[in-house]
Formats: sequence, structure tokens, C-alpha cells
Amino acid sequence: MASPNPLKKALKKEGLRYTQQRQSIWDEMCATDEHRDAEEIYLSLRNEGMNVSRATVYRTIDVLVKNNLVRKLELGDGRARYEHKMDSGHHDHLICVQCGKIEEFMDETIEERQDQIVDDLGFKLIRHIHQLFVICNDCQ
Amino acid sequence: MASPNPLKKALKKEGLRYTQQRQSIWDEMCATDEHRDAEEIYLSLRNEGMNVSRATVYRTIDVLVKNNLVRKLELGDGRARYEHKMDSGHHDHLICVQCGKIEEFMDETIEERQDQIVDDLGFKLIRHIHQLFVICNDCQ
DNA sequence: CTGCTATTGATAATGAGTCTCAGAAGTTAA
DNA sequence: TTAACTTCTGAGACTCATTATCAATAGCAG
Repeated sequence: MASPNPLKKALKKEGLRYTQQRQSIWDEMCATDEHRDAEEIYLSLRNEGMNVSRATVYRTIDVLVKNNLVRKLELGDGRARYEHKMDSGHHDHLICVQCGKIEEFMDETIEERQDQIVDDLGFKLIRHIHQLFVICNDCQ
Repeated sequence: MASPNPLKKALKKEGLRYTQQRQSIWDEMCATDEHRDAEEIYLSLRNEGMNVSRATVYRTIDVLVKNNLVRKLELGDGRARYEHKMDSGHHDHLICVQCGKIEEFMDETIEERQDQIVDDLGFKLIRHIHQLFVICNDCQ
């Protein structure tokens, strides 16, 4: 059977070693569907008794992002958030400017228009950021 | 005649004083349509002989952003860029991941879909970020 | 002009993220 | 399994954009 562990696969592809820390960080990131920052992930691991450093958290996240296991969200407040890409298709985000809650959305029409815009200019689309800053129901 | 100076109007509205520095910073930001960061604006002013501080540049930009005279762009590289909103309608940005060049785009369909998405959820749209990271013609 | 108060410049502080490097831990070949 | 080699890691120093502090300066109302 093929390796059921996407982390191991990614590390092998990159020629990197499989370590306790990398597994723990990946596990921790998959543990919830929240959008946490590096510090929150670091603190969760410490709370669970893992002896891991901030540097390793950042280093591992970089590997995960590069290998498409994790998405980095830049909300413009100077702290990147991360979400694992295990069980969700592509989507973008709605962020409540009041309570900070993050929801997801996906619109085929917008995706198509994006491709069209880039195509028309003869550019090549690498990635996109689309964030709707809102006031959510609870905050109105 | 009404005040032809949008800066003065904004300062009055906020109950803030009109100063040399604020006028210079606003002038400098209107001087080009480039997307410059705070440091670039600061250095331009110093080059022109203005004795202004980084702190004042940041403080003034905050006022301008809050009053809708300037838009802040977060490109996810840790340096905010700014563009004045004097002669341009709403638009979003294409950023070349290779050379950093920034172009503008605007798509009515996308704007409509955004409103629809937010409406359907019963949220209130405050602002949005839509950035297409591309490889531009020159870089292909 | 005078006095009150906002503003400024210089600089210290902050905070997310990166770098360094010696010791720890995977890996490989035998 | 061990030796030999190389990558990883943790701790803390460091970077760099931005913010906070505070004494001195300068708008502005009367």
C-alpha cells in the first residue's frame, strides 16, 4: 500500500528527514479546522508536553506550505494564520472585522473571471488572495 | 467655494490640526501613482529637504487611510504599500511574483458576486482584498 | 499675544519571523 | 549494530516594519 502519511511523502520529495517534531506539528495543525497562527500552534504543542521550539514550528510550516499541505492566510494584521488542506477544496475567506471569526466561501463565477482577467493580459496565475471583511450576523 | 483641499477637510472632520508635515506627506503620496511603502515616502520627503520623521509619516498615513484618501495594500511581504485615491475608481491588484510589478484590474461581475455572497449570509461588507499573484509578460 | 493642547522628532520598544550554531538525532554503509 | 556522516533542533540573538513614549515645538482659540 502507498504511504498513507502525506507528511512523509512531502518530506521524502524534498529530501528531508522525518522527525518527531515535524509529525507533531503536522498532527497539531490537522487537529482543528480553526485558522491559528504560529504562536498558537506552538503553545498548543507545549501544553501537550511536546518539547518543540518556535523556530521549528516556523521551519516546519514552511515545508508544509511549500508542499501544499497547509495554506498560509495573510489577513493584513501582521500575523499569518494557517489552515491544513486535508479535507477541504479550494475556498476563500470572509473575516468579521468585529469578532475576528473566519468563514469560508467559494464562487465558481469569481474563479472563472479571475482566470479570464489573467488570461486576457497574457499573464500566468500563480495564486490569489480574496478576502471579504465583513460584520457578521452575531456582531450586527 | 468649498475647500479644494481634501486633506484639510479630513483633518477638520477628525478635529485634527492642519500642519506642514501632514500637507507634505499628502502631497508626496499624490505625486505618483506608484505603490510605495512608508519608508519610500519617508525617504522621498527627506530627499526633498523636508524635515519629517518616520513616526509622523506612519501617523499621517493612518489618518489618510481612515479618511479614505489613501488605500493600504497588504501584499503579504511584511511591508504595506499605499496608493492615493484621488483620480482612480475602485480596483484590485495583480502582483507579479517575479518582478514585483503591480497592475490594477476591476471586474464588475466579481464585484457583484462578492456583494451577493455577503448578502446571502446576512453579513455586511466592509471592504475586501482581492489580489492575483501572477507571472507577468516580461517575466515569462 | 498668551496659553492651552495637539503634534512632532528622536529614539526606545514591540512583535512576528529568521538566523546561528553547538549539540541531538536520523540515515547509510558495512 | 556501529561508525561516520549529515540534517535537525532548541535557545536565544537578530532583523525589520511598525508603534509607543515623552520632552520640546507649534497650531489655534480667545
